[in-house]
Amino acid sequence: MSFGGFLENTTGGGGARIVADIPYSNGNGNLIHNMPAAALAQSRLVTPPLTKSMFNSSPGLSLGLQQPNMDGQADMGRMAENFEVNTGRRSRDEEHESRSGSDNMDGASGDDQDAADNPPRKKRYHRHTPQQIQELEALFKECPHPDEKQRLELSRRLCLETRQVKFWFQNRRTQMKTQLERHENSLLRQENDKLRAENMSIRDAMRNPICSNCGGSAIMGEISIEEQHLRIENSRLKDELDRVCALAGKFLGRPISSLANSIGPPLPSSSLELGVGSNGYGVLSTVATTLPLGPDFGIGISSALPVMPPARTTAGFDRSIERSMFLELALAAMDELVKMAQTDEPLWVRSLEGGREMLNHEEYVRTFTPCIGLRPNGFVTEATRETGMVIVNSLVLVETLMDSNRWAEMFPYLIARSSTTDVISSGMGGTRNGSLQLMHAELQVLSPLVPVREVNFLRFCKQHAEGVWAVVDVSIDSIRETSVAPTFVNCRRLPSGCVVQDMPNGYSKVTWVEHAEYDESEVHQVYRPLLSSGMGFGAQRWIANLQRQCECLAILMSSAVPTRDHAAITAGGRRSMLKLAQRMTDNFCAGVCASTVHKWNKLHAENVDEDVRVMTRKSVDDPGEPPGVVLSAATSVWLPVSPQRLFNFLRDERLRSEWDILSNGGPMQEMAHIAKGQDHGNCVSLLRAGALNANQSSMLILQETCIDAAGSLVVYAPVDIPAMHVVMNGGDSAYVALLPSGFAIVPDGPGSRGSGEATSNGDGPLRVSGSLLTVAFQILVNSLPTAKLTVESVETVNNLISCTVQKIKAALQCES
DNA sequence: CAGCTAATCCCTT
DNA sequence: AAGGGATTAGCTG
Repeated sequence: MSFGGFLENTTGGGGARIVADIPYSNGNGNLIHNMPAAALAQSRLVTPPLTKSMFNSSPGLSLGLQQPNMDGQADMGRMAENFEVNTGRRSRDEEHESRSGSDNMDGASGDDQDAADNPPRKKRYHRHTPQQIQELEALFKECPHPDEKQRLELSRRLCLETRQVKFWFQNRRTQMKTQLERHENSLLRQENDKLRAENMSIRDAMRNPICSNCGGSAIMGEISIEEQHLRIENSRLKDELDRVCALAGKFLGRPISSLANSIGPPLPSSSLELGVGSNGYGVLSTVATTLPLGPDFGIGISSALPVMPPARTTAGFDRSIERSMFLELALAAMDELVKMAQTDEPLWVRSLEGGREMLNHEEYVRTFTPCIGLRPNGFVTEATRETGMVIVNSLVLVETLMDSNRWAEMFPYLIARSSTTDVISSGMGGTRNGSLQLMHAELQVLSPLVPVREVNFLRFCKQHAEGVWAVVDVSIDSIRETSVAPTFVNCRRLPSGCVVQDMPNGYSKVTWVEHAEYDESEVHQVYRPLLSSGMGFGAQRWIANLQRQCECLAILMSSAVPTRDHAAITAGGRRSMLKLAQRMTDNFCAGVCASTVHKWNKLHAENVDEDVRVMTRKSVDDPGEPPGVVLSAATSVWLPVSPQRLFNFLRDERLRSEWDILSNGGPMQEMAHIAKGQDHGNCVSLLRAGALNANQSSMLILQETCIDAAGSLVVYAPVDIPAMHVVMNGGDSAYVALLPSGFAIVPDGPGSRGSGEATSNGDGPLRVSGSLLTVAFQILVNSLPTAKLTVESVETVNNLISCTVQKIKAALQCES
């Protein structure tokens, strides 16, 4: 019996499947008799008919088997292992195997040489030597698909069969593929985990009572394209938000498990919908998004959210919900602002008399769903709109608005104080587009008769097109239920702000909308028409201030400064002087309005006129002020004189003696003049009062005046002469001590009335066109900060104020 | 047990 | 028939 001949009858793997009825052994060495041929065929373990004698043959047999045919040999080898005859000892094949293993351990030294020299004596199991693998790998790196020639060359060099080389490459490729697959798999798994976690948190959020109110799933079916866009934008904002969160290391806590138990069942359809919605960016965003997102409540939900969700969850999760609500609110507010800015009739109608625009409240209610809930009892609405050309480009203006310090500097007489309390998003792609922040501000009209408006609001910036931006503010007092006692709010800002569009000439067209609800009872009768007109806190004043301030900045930055200087001042001197004047005017405003910039104590003295407000504070450790007890007195009166005439009178240094005791009874001289605008009324100047007698040195007065469509200011303060010399030479103005006094003038009368929704006081006195004049003094009554205020001091300042008012009235020939 | 590698099976081009 | 993907045997850690 020739094994060779037998093997020739077999074909590779799929050869004869005749199985003799012989005893077999399984792997464990147990004999299996009469194994069915079908089973064997199926198992592909046995190809040729075998007999027990084959395995019992002489030790040399195995070698003989391997010679003639690779395939046959391989099958035989497998055969030998799987159907090992139960000889009770280690099979020959095993011995051979272990030997070949050790051969490979030796490396390519002797055995491989042998393999090359001798006819291929194949080992059933072996691995290519490290050298061979190294070579194969090297080629694989360059070319994972070598052609036949390359393979042949390699096989010669490595003493491998071409088939082996081919197999190796095939296997290597599949290996690469599986590795890749495995890697992808793990990525997908990670992603899946994230999504699951996200889903969990959303589910938890959906258990919130708020969501059961919102009807989110109900409106899901028919969302408009616009809402879709908002959603996409929303999710993008959330991505941004999360990126910021992640950077800040503000990781959210896992939802507390008790939450799941304590509240009712989740809303499955909603949570499903929302889960999809919040991943609008799918694959693109998922890798970057590592934190559970805040729940997507859907557009339109904000109107149904007057209260914060119960504080059951962790603070982090609450915060996330809060931020999500802020985003919804900001988007709704932006939408409203843009419509308010761009729609004319019937939303805005022109009043017959004044020609100003008035908000059509019925149309407003029809058009918008309320963002921040119902108007509080006793509050009146003020809605104004104004458009103006401003010498500033949209990017600069947007940057200014989004920076609380620059914002306050842009509107110095309007904003007493401002701060950014929280940045929710700083914008996308390095721009302010999408920037969202929480801000706090105190807004003022310069009169003690109008309380400061303290507002907490969201400010949201969005680019609508190239060169078109919008910045919207909206109060958040109704949403944010702070842990501290709810602060009394005297004003809520409905969506307000501006739409800016660049113009080709370097100007931009700014449309301002100011929409607020405030407690009118706090406002003195005499100022109510002003507020309703929009000249108080309304769009007209914002635009007028913006125009004036931008013009001022443009002039100061241009090299061609219109100079009217009597004494040449250096550029540094001008800068110092302007800075000093700015500080003076800021302090003046703070004294008039009792903003919290200074800690004023209000006095209620009996011997003080009803409409004069007197306050004191201690000045300590401020080099910009004399130390001691500072008394501030302010009042506002109505005068039947046009604002322009009143302003011109008060700022004229030659008429100073008519009202200013500092003038020593004579005219003053202008020593220096720095223009701040086209109008000569916008300037900083240095005045000198004549001396009473020869041995008395004259006195210097720093004065700043400004005027725009909304009103005007004359602010002044006596200054130390040596200190002023330092300033005019460019020295630091911070150490110049001064206390400001001055006037604020706003128009009043038919011309200023007409728009807004606030019911103007019908029972007030009928006025002709006139002005509202605020007079305010800050006086040092004692240079010891600890000194007690005396009745005499209060009387003195009260007298000073009423005398000044009387003198002005007399000079302008108004009867008192 | 998972993972790796050489080899085989079997289908497509 | 060549090539390649799927699968497997036979090992290793």
